[in-house]
Amino acid sequence: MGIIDRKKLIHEAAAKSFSLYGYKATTMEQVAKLANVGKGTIYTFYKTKEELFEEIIKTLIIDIKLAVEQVLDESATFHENVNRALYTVHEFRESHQLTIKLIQEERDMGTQTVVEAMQQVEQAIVQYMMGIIQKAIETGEIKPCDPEITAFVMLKMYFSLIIDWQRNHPPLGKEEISKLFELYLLKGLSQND
Amino acid sequence: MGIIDRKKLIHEAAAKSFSLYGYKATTMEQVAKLANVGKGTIYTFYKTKEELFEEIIKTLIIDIKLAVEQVLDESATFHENVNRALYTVHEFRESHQLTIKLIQEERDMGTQTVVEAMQQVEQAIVQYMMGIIQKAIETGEIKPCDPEITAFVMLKMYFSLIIDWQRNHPPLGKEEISKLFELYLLKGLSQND
DNA sequence: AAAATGACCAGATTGGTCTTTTGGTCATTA
DNA sequence: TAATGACCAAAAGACCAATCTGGTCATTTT
Repeated sequence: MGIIDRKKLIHEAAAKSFSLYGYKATTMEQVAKLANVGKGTIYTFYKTKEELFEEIIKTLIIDIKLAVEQVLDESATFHENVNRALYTVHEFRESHQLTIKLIQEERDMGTQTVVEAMQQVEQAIVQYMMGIIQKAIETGEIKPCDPEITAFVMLKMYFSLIIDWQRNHPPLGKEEISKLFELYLLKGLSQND
Repeated sequence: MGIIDRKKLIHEAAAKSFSLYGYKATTMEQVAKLANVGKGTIYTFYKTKEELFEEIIKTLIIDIKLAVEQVLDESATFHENVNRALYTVHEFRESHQLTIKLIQEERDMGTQTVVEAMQQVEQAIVQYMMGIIQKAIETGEIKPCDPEITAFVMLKMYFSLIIDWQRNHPPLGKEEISKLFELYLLKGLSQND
């Protein structure tokens, strides 16, 4: 010990404060106090509050990717993997203080910085899924298609089913959503006699 | 002439004012003035401002349905009709002052009454599409499925493609969206060798 | 000398007060 | 009897002093 990694301390303090109070309600002094560091010190590592926040978001994206990687299975079907991936993202969002708080702040206050951050996260998920889709196209498991639009549509559909649907209906279970996903996106509605 | 249908006058004045200023910025006095009617008179026909607004929304829903009915074609395919219907709804939203203003007010101010009204409209569209889907199931044109969830998914997917996608990308054309819709929802992504 | 700090500042935010506006009522009018 | 607009309570808005906050930098600490 003795030598302390101040940047790490600040990063952790910021992560904690953003998780606890959200973006707007987190003050730089608060972060400094939590990190046991002078306020000025923060500015030797980060140019602005926003830059500090962006770093936290980058870490968040990495964590989500890690969680998804953990459930992917090379030998499983495309459909199975996509379902696992999207469900994992959904679970992550609902079980981590930071995402819970940011979703709330975005909804209730519409803080611009937070809105942008959440779009970044969404974009990162789409990028990640593009990879999975690209592979499935190459192996011939699915038809050729634009990977980005496909990933985008999958994400939107998944969240529609799991989030928007339950605004007016009893929520759909994990298994149900998997089945719907398969019907609509994989098999298609057409009768192929 | 001579005898004037005051209720109609009020209704038209309200429609105009809501279109011009949105829900919040429309005052009952304003409506009265536009209708050439005393403020109290409004309250002999409508209990509250909200009730007056609801009536306007009901008319809006009817107008949207009419626009959709105009483009439906009994002899066309399910896919073709669904596309026409959704595109017509989209066009309507973008070309009518009232919907433009309300979408804006919902986004910028989040007025509760407006949010609820827009959900009502969405719900009505889903209901309407349920009918189309139900028929297609009965004729065997598409697989059996829950008509409500299907309608819901179709609407969400369509608006994702036409609205959300162009937040970060060049907009997709009408024809492109039709093709994507067919690929994702009708044919499905699976290779069926 | 280099790194860390917190007093400091301009601009933003907040909380509280006073003023205006607005939805809704009802006694009066036509 | 139907219509009206003056009227009212409550909500929204304007206003302003006091506080707070992101960011800087002269001073202190190591």
